Amino acid sequence: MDSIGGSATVSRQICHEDCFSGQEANVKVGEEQLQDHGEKLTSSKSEDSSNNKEEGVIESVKAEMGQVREENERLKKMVQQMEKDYQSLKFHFFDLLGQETCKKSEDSTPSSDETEESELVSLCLGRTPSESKKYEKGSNSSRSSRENEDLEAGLTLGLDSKFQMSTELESNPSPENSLDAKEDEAGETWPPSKILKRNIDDEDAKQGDVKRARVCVRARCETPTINDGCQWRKYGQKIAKGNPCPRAYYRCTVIPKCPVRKQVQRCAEDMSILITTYEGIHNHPLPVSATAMASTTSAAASMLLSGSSASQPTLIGSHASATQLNGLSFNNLYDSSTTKQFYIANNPSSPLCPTITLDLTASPSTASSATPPFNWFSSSFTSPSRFPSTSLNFPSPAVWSNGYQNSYGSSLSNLGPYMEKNHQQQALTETLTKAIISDPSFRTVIAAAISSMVAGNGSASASSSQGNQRAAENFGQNLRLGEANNEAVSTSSLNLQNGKGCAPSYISGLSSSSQIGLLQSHVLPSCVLNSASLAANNNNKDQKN
DNA sequence: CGTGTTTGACCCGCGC
DNA sequence: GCGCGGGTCAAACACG
Repeated sequence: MDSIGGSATVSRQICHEDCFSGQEANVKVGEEQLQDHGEKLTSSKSEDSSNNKEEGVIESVKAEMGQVREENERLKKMVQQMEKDYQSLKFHFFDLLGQETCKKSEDSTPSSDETEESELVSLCLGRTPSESKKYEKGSNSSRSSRENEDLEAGLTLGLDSKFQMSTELESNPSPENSLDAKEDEAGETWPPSKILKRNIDDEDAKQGDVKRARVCVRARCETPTINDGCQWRKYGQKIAKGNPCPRAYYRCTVIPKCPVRKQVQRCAEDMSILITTYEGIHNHPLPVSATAMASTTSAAASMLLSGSSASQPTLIGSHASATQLNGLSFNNLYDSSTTKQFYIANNPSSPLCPTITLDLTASPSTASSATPPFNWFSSSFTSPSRFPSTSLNFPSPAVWSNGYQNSYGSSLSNLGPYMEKNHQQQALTETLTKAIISDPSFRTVIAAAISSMVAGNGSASASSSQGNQRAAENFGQNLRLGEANNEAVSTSSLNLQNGKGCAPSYISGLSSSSQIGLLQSHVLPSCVLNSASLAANNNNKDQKN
């Protein structure tokens, strides 16, 4: 009877679609066991037919069996009904999505208030600032309709996360960002406000007067370019003022009209540092190996957005870290014994076009700040600067990029920038984040689970670079390390560079489990972030380097 | 021959 | 208006 009750219990579970078949199986198993039980009872009856008392028991058991059978039938029907409801809801959901898309494409009027926009911005990655601009200015465009669509979807992801600038951000350009200014003067970053208006790709043309954000990745890399998993074609090279090293211009060639471009330049002061700046949203499915950088830059972009919300420092808590760092990916492809830092800064030459710098070159010593977790933003947000230079140190290279790929049903691969992230996932993110923050044991469990997954799958990365397996293993190690010791965040085990080039694609070898993806994209950042520290002051130091 | 790179010319925005 | 600097174009070239 226990088994029957067990199956009934399982049948009552309301879970994912995958559960339904299992539930039905349980129901069937329960019935079989029920029959076996009845046969045994019948045989026992034949053996001892003289015992009337037992007969009574048997009768009662039979009656009970009948009831249980009815219950089983009822539960089976419930399961079937639930399955139908699920399918119906699923279709309805996608139908609504489709309707919403059509509706928004017709109604591109920027009726949404700025508060709403800001809210949406904070939840979405990979947005083009131009679209935000359109909201503000009330211009109509097909892009804005797509933007709305993206907003519905909740998340877009570009290799170089273009994203909307918040109104606040655009209306209050900071002329005071000295750090980025220095970089610009040195020609180390990609300042190009001018490029914005020169981008005449089909998509960009639709975007009109584009003010877009970029993500600049500083990494120690011996190879000419970072192997970010995408396919690039060099279309130009320039000697930038202040930097003897030529600046190379690359264009994504995965599909002919992909608007994504990147600039690659060596740091003038440290030739080992490669500065790669991404711009644009892929309008095609990304190779799995490319999702790493996509996530990284998206996360960086989201960080920039968080920086734009400086007036709301309370955002920068667990919630913000979970939401805005969603999918954050700091890959071990670069210099590894380092911490990862973000510089969130506007470009003085282009106040409306902020650039976030993901600095993967900082020395470990600079990261050993005693700054408590979740305090990274404190100094930067108290800065008078509109776009204060902000750094984030991350103790371990996370491999959450696949989280996008996996947790969202490969929507990244299928939809590219139009990746979907629903509110449930956001809620899940917050919930998990809170749980992680509040419960160290939970962190431990998550860390152990993921590290074991990563380590277990590292060898499967046939399509990735040589360091992938090692990266995965290191990741797992460092996840644990970060869990165990918040300060020992930068270790030699993070070093993936090993002189063989910079390839984040090791992520591609990870498990395709959606659970892993969720953990990678939502949980891991929180895990690591919680053990991370921020040395805001180091930021300036690194920027000057 | 197809694909990718090189490189000088050109365009454009910005500052003076 | 002019010059400067950054970004892009496209012909020439290299390579497999």
